[in-house]
Amino acid sequence: MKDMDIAEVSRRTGVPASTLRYYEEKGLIASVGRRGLRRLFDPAVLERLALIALGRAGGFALDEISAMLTPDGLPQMDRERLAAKADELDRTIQRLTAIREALRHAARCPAPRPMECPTFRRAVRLAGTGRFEVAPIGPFKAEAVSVTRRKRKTDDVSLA
Amino acid sequence: MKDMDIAEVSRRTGVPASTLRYYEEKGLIASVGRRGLRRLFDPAVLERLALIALGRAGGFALDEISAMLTPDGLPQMDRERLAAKADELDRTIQRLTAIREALRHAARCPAPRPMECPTFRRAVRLAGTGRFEVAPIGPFKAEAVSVTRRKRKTDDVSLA
DNA sequence: GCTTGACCTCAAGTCGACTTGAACTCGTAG
DNA sequence: CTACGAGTTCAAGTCGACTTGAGGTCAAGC
Repeated sequence: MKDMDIAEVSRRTGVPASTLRYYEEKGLIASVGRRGLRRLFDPAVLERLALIALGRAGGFALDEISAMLTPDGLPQMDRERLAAKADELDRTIQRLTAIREALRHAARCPAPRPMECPTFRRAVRLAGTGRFEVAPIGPFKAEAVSVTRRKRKTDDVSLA
Repeated sequence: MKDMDIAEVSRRTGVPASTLRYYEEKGLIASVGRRGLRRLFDPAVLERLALIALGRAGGFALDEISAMLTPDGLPQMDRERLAAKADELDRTIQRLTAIREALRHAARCPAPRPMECPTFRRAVRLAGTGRFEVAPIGPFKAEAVSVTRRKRKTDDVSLA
């Protein structure tokens, strides 16, 4: 396969050209040259972008991702660090699992105030926000995994 | 317990005063009055803040959270919507689990390039980023949560 | 040779969730 | 009665990950 221009990379990965330029600027990907002004990319960039997407989906920052990616392969990062990342993710998963249970329970439980329900309280406790302590968790965003649902919202949300 | 001033709420929840004002401005919490200029909060605000923290920890936006919280209790939100949120979280968990596995495997696998390893590829596939399609997942941040160490191994809940 | 249109650069804008800073107001201790 | 310091307001700044817009370039088709 021959080198691709930015439009093709974009088409094949779904990543907008503007994002690809941004990634290049940040050093996450590299173009192999130019034809005139236009960037040329090696097909290998597709794989790299998949890895980047994986990291993003895992909630890692671009800087962290570039720290785990060598110029071409994956883990120049030592195994310890990778394992640490996995553990980090694991804790997140635990937390989210507890919250999911809290939500499910809240959807089902008849208690007038959720905090009066022991099951709910337990879930809250497990959620790791401490008893009533608020753990500074940082900006998550469990955004629509359903990619196609990002249509632009102006009309929706009739919030009470 | 008598009404608290902003400093006490802050102290007892760990939420900075600036954030409390911000939350009030956004309508997530309310003060019950003023003494001079100073806000007074009902102790119930602590519980509400715990719920808000729970939502934040679950990756929900403040707007979403306020949509699920009635002026005082929890779910004015219909059960369907709560269940939908739980499902959303569930998909996130699936994805993160796959990524965790990919990471763990990468830390262990001897393959020179991870994409050559079938196990890794499988994990990537499960991560839901499509084949090589990049799902725009949005800014996560699996930040250090380790506020309170979890002694109880949160055994529960079979995640696939 | 000229137009076209995809691509380029660089600066600025956006979004969410807060934080920070300047200028001001009070209740209270001395 | 005055000073102090905790609280207040409002505007602006920050951070990460991009997007948008204005204005410029260039390979290719007519």
